[in-house]
Amino acid sequence: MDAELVRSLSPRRPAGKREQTKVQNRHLILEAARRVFAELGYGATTVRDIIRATPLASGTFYNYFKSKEEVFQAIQDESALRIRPRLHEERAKAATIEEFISGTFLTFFEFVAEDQANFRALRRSTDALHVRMDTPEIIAGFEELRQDIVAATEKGLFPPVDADFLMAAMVGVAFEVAERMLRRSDRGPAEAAAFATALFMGGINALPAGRMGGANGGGA
Amino acid sequence: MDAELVRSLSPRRPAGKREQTKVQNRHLILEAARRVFAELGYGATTVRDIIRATPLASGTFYNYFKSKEEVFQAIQDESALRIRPRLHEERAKAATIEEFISGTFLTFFEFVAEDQANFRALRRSTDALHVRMDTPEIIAGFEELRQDIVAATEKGLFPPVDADFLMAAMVGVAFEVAERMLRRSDRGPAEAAAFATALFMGGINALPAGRMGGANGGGA
DNA sequence: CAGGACCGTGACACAACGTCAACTTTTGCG
DNA sequence: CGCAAAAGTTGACGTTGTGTCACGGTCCTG
Repeated sequence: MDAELVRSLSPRRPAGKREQTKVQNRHLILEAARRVFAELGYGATTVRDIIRATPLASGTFYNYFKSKEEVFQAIQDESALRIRPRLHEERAKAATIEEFISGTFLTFFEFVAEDQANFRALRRSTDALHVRMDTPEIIAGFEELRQDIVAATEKGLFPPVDADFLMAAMVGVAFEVAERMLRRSDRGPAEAAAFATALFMGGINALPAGRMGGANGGGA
Repeated sequence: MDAELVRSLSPRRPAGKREQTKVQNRHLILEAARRVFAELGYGATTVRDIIRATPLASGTFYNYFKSKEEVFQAIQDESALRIRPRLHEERAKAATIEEFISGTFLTFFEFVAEDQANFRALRRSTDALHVRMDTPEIIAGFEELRQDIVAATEKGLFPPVDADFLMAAMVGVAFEVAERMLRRSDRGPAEAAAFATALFMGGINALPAGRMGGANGGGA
């Protein structure tokens, strides 16, 4: 009786054992999946590979996820869930277009740099192939950006742009430049954000002067 | 003897029967794959599904491709092979930055609109997931863009920009805006290209005024 | 402490994978 | 033209992955 009372009143659950293992199992699976995806690549990984990297039985896996796609989604969503509020907040407090833009890009690129392990490993697949997957949570993040643009426009911050296309452009630049940034040692989040911000603020002619080539001298 | 002589001299092969069916089988597989990918989505498709959509035996499939990934690659590469020269030519004859930029985007968006069947179906997977895959031929296209930017810079056309990041930014905008364009009925290649060009020429403030929201009033 | 709810377990039936020995068709050559 | 070697196709097969479910153990509730 006391136990129940305490549990219901306490803000942080002492957690029944049942619930505890549920959280733990989910975590075990996601951790294992991260390792396996990183090692084999997303495409080559099978549900069985993930299960084997876990102390659990195959049936248990299916109590938590329907497929490897769902596991992948969950991993991506975890990242998206961590960064989405930061991005939104950054834009909410922006007083100028430039703050809106640079805040968004800098936050994103810094996150990517920290989160490199997830971001990069999960995008590397077999061979030279590169797979990108937009999960519901990520799509929600895009939609939030669009709405933030609309809101900024209504506040008179932005000119009356096509919010849908502008959102798409920002998303495209963010992901593609982030990827390049990770492959280069001579450019970090600050430089990437400066580049993207200058592009959106004034176009090509406003871009900071940079080395003309890329970092990769070799390659095909 | 005559046969051999004719074959070796003639520029267009009368084609041995062997070689003929080889081309045909490859085509059969790719056509079947296009249909199956479009119907089931890339992720859900199995090699067996593709084979079943073909009059061939399973062993034959493996004479042509190692996996569904390779089939997918071949399909993508076919598209890339069609558009790459057009893009390069467009940029080669550009006398100003604006021609370079708008030529690239307009050509790309027009291609996407024509090629919609391939472009869209192949990117739709199960549920709301969206998969993008960069094949060697596509990567080569990116590299070509980078080199064209370097060349344009050396001709004094471009300011001394970071060609690597600029290439990434253009690629990101191209793909992401293309995707949006396809989902909207109120914007075609011309509008999409105008948008992207204005963005790169002068940043947000130079963008054409557009409806602020997107086309999709509903959604999540 | 008992009974029930909950959930982990691994064996199972089924489907997909990639291979290979046997077979068929084409080609090169006398 | 005919024949032997080369090339290519076929589908059955062993193997591996898939998703389910009846069983059994553990935790919760009263």
